[in-house]
Amino acid sequence: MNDKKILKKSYDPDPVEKKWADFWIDHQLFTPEVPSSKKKFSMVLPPPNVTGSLHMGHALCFTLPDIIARWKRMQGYNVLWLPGTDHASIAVHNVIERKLDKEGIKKEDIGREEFLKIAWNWKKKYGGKIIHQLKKLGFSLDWTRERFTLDKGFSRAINKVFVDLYKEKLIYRDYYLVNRCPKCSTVLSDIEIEHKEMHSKLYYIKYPVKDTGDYIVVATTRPETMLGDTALAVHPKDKRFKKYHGQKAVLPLAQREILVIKDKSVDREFGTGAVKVTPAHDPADFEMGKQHGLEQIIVIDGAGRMTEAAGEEYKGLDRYECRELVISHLEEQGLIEKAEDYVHSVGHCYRCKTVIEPHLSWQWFVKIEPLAKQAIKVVKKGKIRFIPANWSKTYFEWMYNIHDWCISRQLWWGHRIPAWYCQECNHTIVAEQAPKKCDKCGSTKLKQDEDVLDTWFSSALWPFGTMGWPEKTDDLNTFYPTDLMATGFDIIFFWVARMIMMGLKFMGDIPFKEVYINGLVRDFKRKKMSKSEGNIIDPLDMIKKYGTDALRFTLAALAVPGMDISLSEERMAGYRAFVNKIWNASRFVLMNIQDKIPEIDKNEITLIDRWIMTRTNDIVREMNDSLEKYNFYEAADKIYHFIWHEFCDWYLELVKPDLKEENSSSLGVLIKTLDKILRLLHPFMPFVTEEIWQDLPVKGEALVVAEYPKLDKSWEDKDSKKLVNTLQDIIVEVRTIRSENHIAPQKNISLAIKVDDETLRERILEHKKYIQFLASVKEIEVLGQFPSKKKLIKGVAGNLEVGIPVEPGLIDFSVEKKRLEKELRKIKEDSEKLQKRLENKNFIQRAPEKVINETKQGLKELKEKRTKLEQNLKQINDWSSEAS
RNA sequence: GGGCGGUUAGCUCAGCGGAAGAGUAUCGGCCUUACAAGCCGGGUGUCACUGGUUCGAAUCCAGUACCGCCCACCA
Repeated sequence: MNDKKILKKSYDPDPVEKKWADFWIDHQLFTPEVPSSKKKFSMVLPPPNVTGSLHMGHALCFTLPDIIARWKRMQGYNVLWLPGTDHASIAVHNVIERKLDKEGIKKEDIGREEFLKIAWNWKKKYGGKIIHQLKKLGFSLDWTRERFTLDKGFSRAINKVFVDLYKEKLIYRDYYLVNRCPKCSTVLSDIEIEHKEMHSKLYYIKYPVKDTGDYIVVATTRPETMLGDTALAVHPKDKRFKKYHGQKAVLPLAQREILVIKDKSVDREFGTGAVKVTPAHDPADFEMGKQHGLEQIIVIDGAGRMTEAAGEEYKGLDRYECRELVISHLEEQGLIEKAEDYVHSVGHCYRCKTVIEPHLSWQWFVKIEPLAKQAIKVVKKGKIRFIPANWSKTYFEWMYNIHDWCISRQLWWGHRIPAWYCQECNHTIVAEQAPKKCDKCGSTKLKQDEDVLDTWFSSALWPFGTMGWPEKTDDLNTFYPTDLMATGFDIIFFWVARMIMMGLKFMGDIPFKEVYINGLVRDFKRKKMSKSEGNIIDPLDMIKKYGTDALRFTLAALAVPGMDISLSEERMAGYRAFVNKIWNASRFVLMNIQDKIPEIDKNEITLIDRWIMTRTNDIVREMNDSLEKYNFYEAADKIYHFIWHEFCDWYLELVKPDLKEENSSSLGVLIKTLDKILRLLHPFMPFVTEEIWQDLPVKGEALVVAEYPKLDKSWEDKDSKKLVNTLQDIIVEVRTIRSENHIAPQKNISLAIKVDDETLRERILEHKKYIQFLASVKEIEVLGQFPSKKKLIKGVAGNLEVGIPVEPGLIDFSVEKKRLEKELRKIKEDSEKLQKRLENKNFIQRAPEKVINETKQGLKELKEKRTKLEQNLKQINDWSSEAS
């Protein structure tokens, strides 16, 4: 025995994880070959924000593709999984501004240059945190190719994309009503707005009609915007207001005259049927204003404060303060008819949750429709497949109703827009490099656009930007398009759709072939995790408590496609125990290792060995099938059950008597099976499997690059499965009888087995040592008929019976009686069901023959068992009355 | 307003046309030299409700109820 190789008694994840995470990276086992003759499999990592710390969503979203990457790598693919981070404009701004704020500094005080210096320093210092965590978790990423969305190469790519799209008129600048977050002080695109239900008031305000003494009453939730009203609108066919068409109303407070216009978009049912029109502060009104050539008066600025145009009394006020003041002024003048409680949905900033302010300003947009069209096509045609397929519906829904994408942001941290404005002639120059002079008037007084691009604009280029585009690189050649994109449903619009559009536009090809959409990770109680609820489960805490392998396995086992997953701590503890189980099973194997390991000779090995080789082969097939379909939970469940309840519970126990024998051949199979199991499990539990595997007498640099088991058709030994199942039935039946009759485990009993078939009788006899060992039985007789004289407690196991001799005083007949009666009751119910079915003419006529035969066979077996049980019960009754 | 999920054992969830499963919890018995983070054995369900299709429905269809998401210029 080799003492050195015996593992410690219990598994300690932490040092093991550190060791192998470093080893894999140091040996560049996750770096693919370029060029390579191997088939490639590539993915890019959804880049986490530099501001971020690893959360459970990451853990899930990275564990699943890591399982696939490891599986493919072991299958011999040339695997690239490319990592990196996202510069996250707004998030970084928020962090740094908060920091400056503490020192009483505003970003404007220090200026753009200084601010960017701080941002870069900050990125250097803290941006590495998440990278460090990813490395620690051992995701099989190629760190030699790590990228950042704000690195130099990316800037080149961004500028080229911007210029090309501009030239094609797919990027344009426009004066438009956009969403602005007053707190983040930037505009946002439509999908960065979260709509939330809010309880507020609907105010009915009287607008006097000029020279009549009449009033037109309008309903609004935002009285403060009335200062910017430039019309009243009614539906053209609304008789109630016909008399006012073309009349003028006097705007209260401002005392401006505004026209009453007709517009079909007015809903006659809502409020009073008349609406106030504020083109500069409401999207619907903006459109209406354009139609009717209305003036756009900006009364609220980008910070949510009232402008000068709002009037002397209001300027400088916050929009909500102004609302209160406007209401009180109107009330004083008796112009508020009423105020109703009102629930409606209001747009909030997805970053800071501040209520969005519609804001009229010059911004850059992507004309999205032409790009969306192509992106719809490739999904329609099946070139890109969503998993689960349902998500393509959501994707189409959005793509068909897509709006132009506002891409400029009033921020500093990000890719600055490559547009310059001539200070002399106002000409706009869009170019990849800073121009020296205006190409229209020749002036050198040029000023670059102050804004940066939406962070998602750069993320959209991620699949090819990371591989060196616009250069024609080997990586692009080898790895684009990628094979799989695994991500959350929340960024299908933000990211997935845009990558598809940009990939098609600039690479002329899809960025990935499949999109796996994982669910949301919920807490132990199925609640959404949120900071305010305080129910965040930190993956790093879980790792500390249970180890990375257990966390990974839990996530995989719960990852049913299309479903949110609810973390269960019990389950995780269960998988922690599973890790330990594997550890100890391996200990057992290693303890038995000898200098010479016998070759596996198919004709020589035992029944048990044939059986486990066959079963392992079954699992190989099932694992590959499940992973092929991204059914992580199914694969996890299968391997778990196989390892614990077949390999450990049965095989290791069955093999023990064999190992004791001289010249046992079982050791070879034992090691081979463990080896295969570790390979099968490795993508799910990389650390513990690598640790054990390295101690096995098998060749190879590391398990990460060892071959994944393939189906071996020469191991389809049905005979061994059948016979071992019979032995298991016998053992379980004996154990049940023992347990129910409280026959102590230490108590040696003898056993009679009644088998009709003579061949089977011999075969059972041949393998009786297993029964002796696992059912703690001393002597075994295998007979055609039970001896009539002996008193036996009998049990039915499959189509044979077992009998344990009754020793006087040892058996409580009533217990045994109860057991049999219960079993009989069940059998009666079942057989009645089957009987009924078979009596149904329609069933016989219409059901497939196979089903009918199965039913008949089932009924026959139940009947036989029933007869046996009834006899046994009768006997027990007899003995029972004899005894009393 | 439109769309999408869910409702199965106490709990967390599989199963998605052939007759109810797993983990965990629970009950009984075991420190059997790989493992007490363990071993052996047991019990557990009107598969949300109402109809329909079918020889057969947890599974397919229609509707109802209750949860949960996403989308929408609800002034």
